[in-house]
Amino acid sequence: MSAKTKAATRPVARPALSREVVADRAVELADIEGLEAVTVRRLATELGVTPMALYWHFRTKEELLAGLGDRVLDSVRVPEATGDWAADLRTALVALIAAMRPHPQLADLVAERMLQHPHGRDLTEIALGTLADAGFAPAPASYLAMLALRTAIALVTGDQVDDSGMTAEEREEQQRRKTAMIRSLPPKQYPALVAHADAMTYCSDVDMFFELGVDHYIAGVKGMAPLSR
Amino acid sequence: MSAKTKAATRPVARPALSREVVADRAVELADIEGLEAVTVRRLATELGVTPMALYWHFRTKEELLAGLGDRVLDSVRVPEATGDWAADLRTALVALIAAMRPHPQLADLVAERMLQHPHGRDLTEIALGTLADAGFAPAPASYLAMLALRTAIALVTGDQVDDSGMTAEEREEQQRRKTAMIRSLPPKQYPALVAHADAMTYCSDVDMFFELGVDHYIAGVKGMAPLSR
DNA sequence: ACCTGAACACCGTTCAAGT
DNA sequence: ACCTGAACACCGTTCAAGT
Repeated sequence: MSAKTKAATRPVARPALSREVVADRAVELADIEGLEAVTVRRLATELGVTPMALYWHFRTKEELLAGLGDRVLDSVRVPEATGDWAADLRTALVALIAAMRPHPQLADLVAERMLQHPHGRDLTEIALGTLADAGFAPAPASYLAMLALRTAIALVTGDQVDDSGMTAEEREEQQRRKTAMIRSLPPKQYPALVAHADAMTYCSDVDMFFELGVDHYIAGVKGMAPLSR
Repeated sequence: MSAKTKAATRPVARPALSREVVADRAVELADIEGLEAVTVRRLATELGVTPMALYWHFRTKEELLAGLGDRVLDSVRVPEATGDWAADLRTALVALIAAMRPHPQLADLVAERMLQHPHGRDLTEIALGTLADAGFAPAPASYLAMLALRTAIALVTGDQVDDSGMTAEEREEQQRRKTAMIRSLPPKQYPALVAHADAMTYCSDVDMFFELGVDHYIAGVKGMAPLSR
């Protein structure tokens, strides 16, 4: 509209490509339309650039996806230690979940970057340290640390298997079909399932769901801890 | 070789396509080369047939993948109930893990077919029933049942993020690099992590790993159960 | 009923070339 | 240093046609 055709180096249209700019746009795309929408070509047009331009900043698509996982880990706020192993283990798990929660589509990518990223290493250090404090030997401690990671993924992934790129009506419609399907089962054969038709479909309180997941994890660790008494 | 050019309806070469034959070949392919090797075109050549031939038996690739999940659930041996809720919950989880274990690549597909498949419904019924017996309200019972499913996935998936289509040497090489990377971290900053370098990389006893996962899940449920005293 | 053939709109990626 | 253009070998899928 204005007369400035040769304004500042970069107008608003294209904000100078970089690893971060590309990764952020990809995260946005994944959040809105799902991870399968994140293709090299789609991302390029989204950024107003040729597909090959992205290959200057990332060697392969795999490296790009790793960048998405890193972007989530960047947002982790690593908690301070208090000395109470159970409490510290819990807050570490909560911190991971908090970071992953806005980006459920990227959960699996985060898992793969855990030991490559400073924040991921910090959380792992806390997990292994607290588990060692609880009396676990190296092998079970490692297993339980990995299980914490998978628990976080399970929780943020939720049961909404893939509601990405789905309107509110479509999701409702899908939920209605699910309850209807469960309710139509023979009650003699599936009494509990039929009775839980609503609970299995609608997550009434998401925060409670997350808390329950964390509680369960910690309770399980406490129940197995050699030094829990 | 023999003179029979018009022998039986189908020689050995092509064993008459069907949903099951296609699905089984796809499962085989996924086990050996990974799920990403399962493409319509690759599967078709594998079966000595045109890509479009598969579309007679499956409407879309999505339906084909669902078929793979079903194939795994077919192999589930649904356990009998004993009346002891904790024991029954455990054997149900163990049964699911046993079926998924030979096909780690298909774990996520199994999750999506859980309520569509008779065996999946049976296991879910057991989980919800035992959790209700333990005193859990519908919402937490549903959450914990879902968590059991995700626990099974976490365990069979393991830490071998993707060792599909990988020779033994390649895997060893990768593991060596992983321990080396962890050990090269500053021990002041990551004492526990460095100390667990081996345990985090090599899974010395896979069975113990699975047992620990199941133990943890059950311990967590017991720790939270309203009726557990 | 079951499968083929040609075509379409997509992928990730290489390689040589532009500025 | 950063990006374009053309090309290659792959995808899933539609649609009309063969037997």
